Amino acid sequence: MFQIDVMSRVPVYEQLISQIEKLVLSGVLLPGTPLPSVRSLSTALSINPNTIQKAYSELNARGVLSSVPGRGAFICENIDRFRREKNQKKLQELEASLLELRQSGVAKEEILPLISAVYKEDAL
Amino acid sequence: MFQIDVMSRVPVYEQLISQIEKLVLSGVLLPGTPLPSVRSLSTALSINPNTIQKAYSELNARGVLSSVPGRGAFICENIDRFRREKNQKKLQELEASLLELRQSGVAKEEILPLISAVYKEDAL
DNA sequence: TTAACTGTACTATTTGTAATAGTACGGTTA
DNA sequence: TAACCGTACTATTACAAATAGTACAGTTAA
Repeated sequence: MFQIDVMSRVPVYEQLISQIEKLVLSGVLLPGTPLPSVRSLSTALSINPNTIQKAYSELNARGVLSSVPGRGAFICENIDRFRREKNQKKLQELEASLLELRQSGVAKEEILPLISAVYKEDAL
Repeated sequence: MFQIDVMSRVPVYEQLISQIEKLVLSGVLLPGTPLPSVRSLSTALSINPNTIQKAYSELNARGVLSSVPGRGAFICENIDRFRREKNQKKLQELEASLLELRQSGVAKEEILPLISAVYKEDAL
């Protein structure tokens, strides 16, 4: 279900957060969808339960998950707020990258084709 | 000359690398330009000389600096190779960001205005 | 020549964070 | 009641960043 690289410089709990957020943003995980329990995911990924819990705890704080003691962890019902905020943040980061590229002397004409290519109507 | 945040999660030597690379890419630091010595920059930034050296060493490996024992550290004479490779890498990262945005349901029409804004003819 | 600089190399130590290990508590479900 | 759930807590290990100190060889200018 998830790909974790324990050798990566990116902490395991952050890898987990990123992957769950991506599944939420792309619409694969819908509101109310149950996630694997801390313990089951721990054994499935061969990762300490505390590491899983740290990721889940952070996802609760970010409004992605809604964990209930005794029941489990579920995708937050009003996930749209998170999606809006995340997309806005990504657009700001994109703008920063564009500014860097312009400052490095990269012309507009080298960038526009990328957008056309990404937004072709092929299947994803 | 440089802004270092010792509280940041990004290592100090990486902050230094990023800032020097940015000055090179934007054309502020030209080939042959001498950089502060390891020791002087160490005292100026209140950072251990070993940390500065680690950054300089990495910049030598990347083809940004050319350090000469006894003389000092200078911007590499053929810096264009580095600039080309760096810009190409940035464009690849931009493409990855664009793919993420599309996958998150962000429309092309929200991105194009950003490019227009960034590439206006105002002074930087 | 000498003094003061330069980059470089090396070991030891401290510090912070990620990750692990183990235990425990209370709520939920079949 | 038994088996699961999230949560909390302490202790420990592991690793990388950063610091501290020393040393060596090359360069430069007085």
